[in-house]
Amino acid sequence: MPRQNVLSPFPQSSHVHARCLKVAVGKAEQACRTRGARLTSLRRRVLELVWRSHEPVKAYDILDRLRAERRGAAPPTVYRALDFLREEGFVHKIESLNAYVGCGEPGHLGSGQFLICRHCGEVAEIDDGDIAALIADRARQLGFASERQTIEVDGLCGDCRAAR
Amino acid sequence: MPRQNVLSPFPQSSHVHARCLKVAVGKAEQACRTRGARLTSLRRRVLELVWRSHEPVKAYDILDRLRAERRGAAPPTVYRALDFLREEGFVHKIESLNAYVGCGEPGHLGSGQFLICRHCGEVAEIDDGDIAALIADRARQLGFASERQTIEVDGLCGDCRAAR
DNA sequence: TTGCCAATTGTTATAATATAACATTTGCAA
DNA sequence: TTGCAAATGTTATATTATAACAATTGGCAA
Ligand SMILES: [Zn+2]
Ligand SMILES: [Zn+2]
Ligand SMILES: [Zn+2]
Ligand SMILES: [Zn+2]
Repeated sequence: MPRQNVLSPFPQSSHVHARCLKVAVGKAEQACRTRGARLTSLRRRVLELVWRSHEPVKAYDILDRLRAERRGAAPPTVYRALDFLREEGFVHKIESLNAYVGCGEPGHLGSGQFLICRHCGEVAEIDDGDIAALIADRARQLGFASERQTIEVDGLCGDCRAAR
Repeated sequence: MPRQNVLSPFPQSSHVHARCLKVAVGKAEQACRTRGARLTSLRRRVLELVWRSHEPVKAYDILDRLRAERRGAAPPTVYRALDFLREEGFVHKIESLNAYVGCGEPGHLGSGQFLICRHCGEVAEIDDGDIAALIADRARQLGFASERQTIEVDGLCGDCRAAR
């Protein structure tokens, strides 16, 4: 039986996204309380901007929106907030896109595996223990000790496949 | 039984790297003859520079070396050559490093899985069908059709682990 | 409370990575 | 041999990210 955990599914097109955002921010607040980390208003705002949709967001798009709200926002403003959010596990970087996406299970350690739809641009995150274990196992056969895995899968999500 | 194919192993520290380079260029030449692609002197030279070692190489490091040999080398010179070499499957990009590494089995379609040693910086490439199949399978359970997989594993290679 | 310290944020500048756009040259073939 | 497409040259600019130092904030010990 697969140890598959869907952290962020591909959402229904009809879904109420405001709920996604609210849940994500709420979980981040809770995690910060538990850990003694500080979810400042800037960091919370950047987290909200990452969660504007289920598509990965570019750092400079976040910056553009921040600038409309805060005088003096600059690249370090955004990158430092993203650094914090990534360290806490609230946000992940999609390396193949140089873009950032919210984590549906904030604070679970390590990142999972990302499914990236090349048509609609949305991303789902899963955390499949079998995948991680198989990769670590095969690496170990070569004497390699796996510490961090970057797994990004490009393809077509169910909705986009059906719409063909 | 695992369908594991080691495309580029972690080399012995004592190995004769000139041979790696020669083999890689030779295979690329052969593949180009077969396909009717043109391995021009510029493209060949960039391939050699990527193969200076088993560590991923930055585009601008290649550019610096090219400039010492060719007047007028500029970023597009390097990026266009890298585009060609990647399309032909002679070189892969390591997304998590923004760097490029030679493929040990030039022309095998698609890229495999990369093991990146955080200590010595060297990279091994494997092409494990079980890993690819498991990921495609788990994605499909969510309705997602996998087309391309980016798999980069950070950790410690055998030599570096032993040297601790 | 007050003043101190570390964390956070502001600010300016620059580094690092990559592409656009158009001109010129090259290699091949009709 | 001349005409065309591919390759390369050239200049400029876009995109992504970090360095370095100053100012502010927020909690906490005296
Ligand atoms: Zn949503
Ligand atoms: Zn889609
Ligand atoms: Zn070698
Ligand atoms: Zn190593």
